[in-house]
Amino acid sequence: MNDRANTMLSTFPEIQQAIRDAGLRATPARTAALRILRESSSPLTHADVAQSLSKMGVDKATAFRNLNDLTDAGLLRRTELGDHVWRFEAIDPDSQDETNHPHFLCVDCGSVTCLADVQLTANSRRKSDSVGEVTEILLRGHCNQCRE
Amino acid sequence: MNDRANTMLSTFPEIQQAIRDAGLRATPARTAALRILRESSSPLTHADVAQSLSKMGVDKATAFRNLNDLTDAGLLRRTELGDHVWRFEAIDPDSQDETNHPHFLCVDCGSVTCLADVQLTANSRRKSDSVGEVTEILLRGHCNQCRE
DNA sequence: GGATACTTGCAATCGGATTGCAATTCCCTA
DNA sequence: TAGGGAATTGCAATCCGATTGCAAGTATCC
Repeated sequence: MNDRANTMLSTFPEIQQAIRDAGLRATPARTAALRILRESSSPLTHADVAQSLSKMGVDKATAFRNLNDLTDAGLLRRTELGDHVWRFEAIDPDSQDETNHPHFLCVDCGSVTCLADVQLTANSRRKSDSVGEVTEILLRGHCNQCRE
Repeated sequence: MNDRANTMLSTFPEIQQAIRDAGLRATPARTAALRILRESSSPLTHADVAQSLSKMGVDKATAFRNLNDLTDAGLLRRTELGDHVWRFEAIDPDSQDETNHPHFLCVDCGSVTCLADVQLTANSRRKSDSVGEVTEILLRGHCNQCRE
């Protein structure tokens, strides 16, 4: 399903250091947000993260600000997978040059799957290159769970 | 750029009939909305259509309702291309069985291009099929105009 | 340890989308 | 082709996720 989970498991000090290296203060709310996303096997919504953080008393506005800050700092990636909701996922610090991997969004249940080895045919790549530089591929459809 | 524009050019009576056939009343606002989208070479946003219609005195709420009604009736397709905005495009009545074609969204300028002949490699298709049934492909990146 | 700039919490605000309701319009039928 | 009933519209109010201002709180650097 996902081959990136667990590759980013980091200790608390490592997470704090990553945040400091990115030029931000390692506050509890930020550290927790980044940890949640590094431990998740798929992108989480704004609301998902805010709800987790609210359990430890973090305000929704703070959660939103931190997600945006961490994104601007290059620690997270923010994407919109077609259901009008922002999702965030941690960027693997061990493979900075890794290009964005494709995602699959189930339009029925909203679940998201990260895909590693999906690419276009050479011919398709040529066609799309004539339009512009493709940086992201998104597939949508019905996941196996939702196909009864 | 786009090979679907102009293939759907319809006369006013044809558009009205299409709306009636779909089980809706052919009001001026609906007829105009469908005509605008059938004449457009790329998907238009909620706001685009609402603005066009407002010039003829149609309320924004009516425009939104009609876009949703026409979508539910199967005359339009509603997609979210990653910039948090709904877009609508007319479904070609002459090729009902045509699967959704891929889109390219420029993340810089927001322009959308319809792509006809883009597909995944056989291997990629196999991988994505193991996750679910893919019904839509979306590419994002920087269009040629925006690459300086 | 203390100063300072960054963060947070809270409440207010924002803007796109949606909804309730009365007035209007479309369409079917007689 | 006129009339009735249901669908549709306009307007204003509302909803809801996201954002912002500001004072209080806190992480970091010295």
